[in-house]
Amino acid sequence: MSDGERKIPRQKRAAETVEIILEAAAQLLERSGLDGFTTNAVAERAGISIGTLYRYFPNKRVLMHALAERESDLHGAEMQRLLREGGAGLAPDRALVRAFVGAFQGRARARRIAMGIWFETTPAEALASRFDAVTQTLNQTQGTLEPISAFVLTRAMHGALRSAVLEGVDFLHDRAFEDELVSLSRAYLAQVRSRAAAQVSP
Amino acid sequence: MSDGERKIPRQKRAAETVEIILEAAAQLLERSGLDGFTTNAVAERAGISIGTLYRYFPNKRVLMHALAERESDLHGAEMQRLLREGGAGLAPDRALVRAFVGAFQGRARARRIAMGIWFETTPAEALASRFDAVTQTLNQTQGTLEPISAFVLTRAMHGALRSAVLEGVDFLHDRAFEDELVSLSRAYLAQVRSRAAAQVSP
Amino acid sequence: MSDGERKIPRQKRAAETVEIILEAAAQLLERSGLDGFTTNAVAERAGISIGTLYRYFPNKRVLMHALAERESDLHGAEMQRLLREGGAGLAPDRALVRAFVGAFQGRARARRIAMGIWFETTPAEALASRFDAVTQTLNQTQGTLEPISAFVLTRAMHGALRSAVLEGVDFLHDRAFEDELVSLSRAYLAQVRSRAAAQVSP
Amino acid sequence: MSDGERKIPRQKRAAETVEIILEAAAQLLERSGLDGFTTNAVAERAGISIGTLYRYFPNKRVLMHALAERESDLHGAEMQRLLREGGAGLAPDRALVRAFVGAFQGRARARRIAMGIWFETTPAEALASRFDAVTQTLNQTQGTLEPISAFVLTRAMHGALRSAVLEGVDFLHDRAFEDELVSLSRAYLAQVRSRAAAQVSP
DNA sequence: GATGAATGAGTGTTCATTCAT
DNA sequence: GATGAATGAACACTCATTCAT
Repeated sequence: MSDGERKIPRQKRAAETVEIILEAAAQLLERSGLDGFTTNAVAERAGISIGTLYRYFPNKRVLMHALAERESDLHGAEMQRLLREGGAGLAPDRALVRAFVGAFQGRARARRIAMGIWFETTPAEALASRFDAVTQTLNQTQGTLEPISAFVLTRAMHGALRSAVLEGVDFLHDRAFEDELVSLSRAYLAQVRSRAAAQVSP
Repeated sequence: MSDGERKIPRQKRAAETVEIILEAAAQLLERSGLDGFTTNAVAERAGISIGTLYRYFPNKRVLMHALAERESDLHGAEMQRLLREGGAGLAPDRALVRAFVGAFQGRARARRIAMGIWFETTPAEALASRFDAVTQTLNQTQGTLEPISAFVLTRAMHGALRSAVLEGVDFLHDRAFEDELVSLSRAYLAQVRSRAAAQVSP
Repeated sequence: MSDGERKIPRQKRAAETVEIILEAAAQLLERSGLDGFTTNAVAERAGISIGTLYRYFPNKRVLMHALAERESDLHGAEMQRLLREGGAGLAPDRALVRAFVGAFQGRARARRIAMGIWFETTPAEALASRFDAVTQTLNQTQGTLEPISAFVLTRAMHGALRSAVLEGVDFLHDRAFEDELVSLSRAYLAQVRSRAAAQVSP
Repeated sequence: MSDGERKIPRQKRAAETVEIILEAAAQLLERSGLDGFTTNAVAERAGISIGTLYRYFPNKRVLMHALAERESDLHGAEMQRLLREGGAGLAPDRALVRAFVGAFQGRARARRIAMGIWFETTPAEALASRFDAVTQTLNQTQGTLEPISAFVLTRAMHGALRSAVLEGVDFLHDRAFEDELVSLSRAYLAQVRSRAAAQVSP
């Protein structure tokens, strides 16, 4: 009756279970869409009982939010890694573009739906925080930017990439596309830096 | 008093009913979110019977799609109008920015959710067509752009604006924000035009 | 404005409309089964408005009953005709068999379903009256039979034929089958007539 | 106290639940007709939740079919029992008649409606198989019959009894009626056996 | 007398959630 | 701590029926 060795990995076990559930949920979303995405189906695919699922997620909404967080495009952690790893030997702006592209890869359908859930689930104020890591990197490498400028740059690039993914363009991984995004970034930053450029026509 | 004129009012009536239903749906989405968005609730708010709703929309999915289309950010027609009206006396790029801003006004929550539905509902290929009008205007005013350049510019600006709306930033209607977007557009276009700018660091 | 000639065929017109409706209903039953059998669908197929249908049948139940009556296997009138026409030059019992077979032809599915409706719709006592014409003919040709004997003979033959139709046997129109039924009838009648045959083992 | 014995009660439990549901369905059919026969009503009368009902029957159609099977006149098992038990000390043909009569007892309305459902639900080919047990018994006791003869005899007797039940005749359980049916059977079999009887008039 | 748009009660069915084992 | 049978509120959708035109 000694279950001594069962007690140690308690937390690790729990984390693994959560991971299994979320992975099952993501797969289900990818394959069957939002219609097949029921708590019972998730539990079954995860190979656990529905009761166990409810031990880890108090209700479906929480599960969906966790999934959206995970599948949504820019996790702080993942993004940080990409910025760090990608930066080795690359110009900072190109590293940024690559990081963005990397953040958008794989599981398109699940991502698309997760994005929808995310919009429904996440309060407006929280949406901004997803760009914090990028803005920090920008500020460190490009000199401190006006908040509005940082906002425009990050969201513009994010938007171009997001659209490329969601519209399923074929040039997503082309060098030409990457170049174009780097161009956008550089042109804008150059403009911003020379504040003389602030005279815009009516 | 011949009934020749009966058919026209009849169609007008139908169009009005559709409009009433969609308006009710949008209001419901805005106030109660996706949870309160049931066909019965929509009918009730629209002041019609559920049966009548089903005369105009064969199932909920179609209703949702129509709503997403309507509430989604860029209707061809609405956008055209903004481009035309906004263009009077403005530089084309600024007119474009204003058109985008205009397209994003009001009913933030409904819009947010509708966008989610849109992503789930709309095939990837169809997403691109929403930018056709804008791309046309760009090509007419800026000289013909490479497809990738046009793509990057339209989606970048769209992305910046979309984020501004969804994140609920307070500078959405500030002149400074508009200027920043115009800057982005001009800087990028200038860069694109001088194809010497194609040398980008590794 | 003289609709003088419209008034004359009033009743004939009505009867025709009823006929058109019932025919449409039967066709619908045959092709789409009970699921597709809605009052609106019947009206559409009949080429009249739903309102008009309700002028002739106060509700669906009545329509169904009328249809069941019509499509059910043994109309008095139709049966009479078959007995009369079929009888020319045939032995009475064979004429009877042929009349039964004739009564079972065509529109199997509609008939099958109509039979179901009939059972639900018709009070038990009324079921018997469908055999009155046959029993009369039997009594006229075979000498008066005991009520129970007449009952057994008519229902037995009816049952054998009904099953042949409903089970879709391939020998339905074979001479061998007809002979077998005639045999049944003759053997039984012979037995009945010689009331000595009434000694049956325990 | 090992849980080895848990699985058997579980299956027994399930079988009991199915039985409870079908019984409730039959009662409902008997009392309220097809109109009152809704899945929710069945569940309520069965004393279970609607969700549980759907655990055992995936949709209403399946439930109806199962009920029709059960309430329909000749279950293989029930019939077999009647043939075996009834046979003790009785002539085979009389045992057969008694078996038929027994198979038709009780719950007339439910039976009538179930029969309708059966006709709509059951493919023609499947209808025949219900007579297999009877045909076997016939072949064992009467010498092998021609298929058509076996068909005619079984369906004729079945038809006479079915009508007696559905028409609610008062002589259903009279000895005279039973005798008449036995007469029918004997007369026909005698005729069949003496193949000389094959000469039938035109 | 015909029309058919509108009605809304009612139906089958799903699925998030609970809790006894 | 896991299980999964049971629950039942809630939903999408149908269709018999009405009645203003």
